[in-house]
Amino acid sequence: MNTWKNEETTHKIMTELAKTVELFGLNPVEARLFSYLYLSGKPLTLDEMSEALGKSKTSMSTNIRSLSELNLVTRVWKKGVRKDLYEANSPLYKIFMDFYIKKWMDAANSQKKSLEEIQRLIERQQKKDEPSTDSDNITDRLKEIIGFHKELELLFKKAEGD
Amino acid sequence: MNTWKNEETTHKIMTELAKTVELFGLNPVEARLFSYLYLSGKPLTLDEMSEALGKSKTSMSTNIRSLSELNLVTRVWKKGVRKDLYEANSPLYKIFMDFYIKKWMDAANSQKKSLEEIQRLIERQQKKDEPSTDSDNITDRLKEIIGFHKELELLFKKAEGD
DNA sequence: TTTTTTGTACAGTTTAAACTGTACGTAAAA
DNA sequence: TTTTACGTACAGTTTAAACTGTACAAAAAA
Repeated sequence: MNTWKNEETTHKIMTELAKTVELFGLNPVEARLFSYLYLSGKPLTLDEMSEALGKSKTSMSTNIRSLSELNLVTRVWKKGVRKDLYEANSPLYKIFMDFYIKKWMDAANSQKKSLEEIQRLIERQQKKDEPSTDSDNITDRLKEIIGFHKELELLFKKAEGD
Repeated sequence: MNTWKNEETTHKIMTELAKTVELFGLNPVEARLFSYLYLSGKPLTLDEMSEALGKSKTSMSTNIRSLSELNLVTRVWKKGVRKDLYEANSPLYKIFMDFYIKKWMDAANSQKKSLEEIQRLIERQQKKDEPSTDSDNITDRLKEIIGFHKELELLFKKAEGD
């Protein structure tokens, strides 16, 4: 019986994977929770997660919900089991890309819209006032910033198509 | 004189740009500081930044240092000016991609190495013991995780080449 | 030289995030 | 039905991050 050895190994791998997962913007507990779930390779209960990570059941409940909303884990039913079961989605690359690209596209698009709205306001204002050199500087910058957002959208759109 | 109007506009744009900048992993003050610097379009002193963001000079000092280490801003000399001057680097897309890709590549590579080291340890162990079904499960997962890291490296390598 | 100015190290404080235990609503089991 | 088990809302606490004022070293100005 070398279960202790597997636990130790699992823990090591979990720690490394969690570091990468954190780069996607997940907090440390979410990252470790997902990693542990993925390594387990089977659905787990809140109590099992709580035990494994050494955190409260409440913490598991809230963090698993976050993961679920990001489509990184799925709730699963198993006949005869009363407790909620969750398992990690897969494959890793696909699920993280889907979530990450959506996150970026939504954000970049939202900010771009706001910026374009500001741009419209400035244009409308400049028709009334005489154009000032000072605000020209800002409109130039604004154009650049909007262009930046367009480039970001393009980048992620490209990544989206594998 | 419509300086107040420009200040208001600058502030609005700064807020939007900062939201995007935060996605790159910068904290809120770093993000706003960079955005303000970029919009100013000229080198600024710590006092000016402090005044503009309503934060202490100490805070500006530490945050501008972070931005500098990420190659997002540059210290600049101007004859006759005693105070330190910093200006935002450009163009936006390039400087953020450079920094972001490096961050991901370094991290992904580091974690991949650790994981491969764990993989070697397991292999060495399995030669001694008889192979157990239990650890086979883990080695499979481990392989997938390492593959995941390779895919991430590829993705960013591709993004690196514009 | 002495005085003044500037950036930042550090300590202490404030603010926000993370975390947990208790309590309760809901649903299964008895 | 009553009883038991479960997930989570909420309040209070702990922990960590963010922030600032003071003090001081370094360098410019006088």
